[in-house]
Amino acid sequence: MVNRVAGKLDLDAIFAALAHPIRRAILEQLAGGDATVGELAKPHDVSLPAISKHLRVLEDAGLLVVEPEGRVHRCQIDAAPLSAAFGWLTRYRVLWEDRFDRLAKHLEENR
Amino acid sequence: MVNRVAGKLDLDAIFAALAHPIRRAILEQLAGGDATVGELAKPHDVSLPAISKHLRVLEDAGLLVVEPEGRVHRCQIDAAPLSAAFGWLTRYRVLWEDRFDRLAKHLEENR
DNA sequence: CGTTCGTTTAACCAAACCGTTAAGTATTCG
DNA sequence: CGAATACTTAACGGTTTGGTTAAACGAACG
Repeated sequence: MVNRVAGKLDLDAIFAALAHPIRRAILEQLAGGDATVGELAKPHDVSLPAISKHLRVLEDAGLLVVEPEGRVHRCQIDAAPLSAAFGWLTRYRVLWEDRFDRLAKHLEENR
Repeated sequence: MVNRVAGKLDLDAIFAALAHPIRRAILEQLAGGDATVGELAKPHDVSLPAISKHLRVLEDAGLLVVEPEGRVHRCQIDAAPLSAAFGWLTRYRVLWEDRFDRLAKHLEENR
């Protein structure tokens, strides 16, 4: 039900979109509320066209929705596709929690 | 301490490593137990050098540990870096879960 | 109207990605 | 020893990524 909206469920595009620090920062900013392209560009030391391309990547991954309002383009996060990435990672959670368990046991035994 | 080998936990490298289906399949196979390079290559219709490169990407992301045993290279998953990706995604979980899910979880945790 | 503002598109470039084939390096076996 | 096995490295090529500057576009403003 959660993923019904997401549509494609393309893990390649989602993980690739998350692999760039500027794009992750954009998502973090959008998590705090909608923003215009200019507002999203301000924190970063790259040109506006560069930001425009990053936004396109996020949009293609389904993580971003853009609606023009006059001459401003208002950007909104769509976190739904992230649930697919989250779900994929969840299957490995036991593998790294096992490390924590062993660490906890080790600390327990040696305190 | 979890990332003792990687030194720096690099979300860029981790997400980029997960952005290719062959590399995700390799991790899935390794989740079922250690394997040699040849065993990891078998399911995929690409050359052995291609697999070798994918393994290098996973190794650089800290997700793979390789130890030579004679002429075979035994590969082992290290899922610890995945916890960083998981942690990043977790901050967005509330955005894709609807309010009923959140309510249910809240009730579950507090009963 | 012309100009400014917000943003995208076009054209270009260097670097990285992803695959290939051919050659090289160890290790094991007959 | 020599040959086979298990890989890696080298060299190449097409495509993608991530950035730039310059130009174009539509909306708002004087």
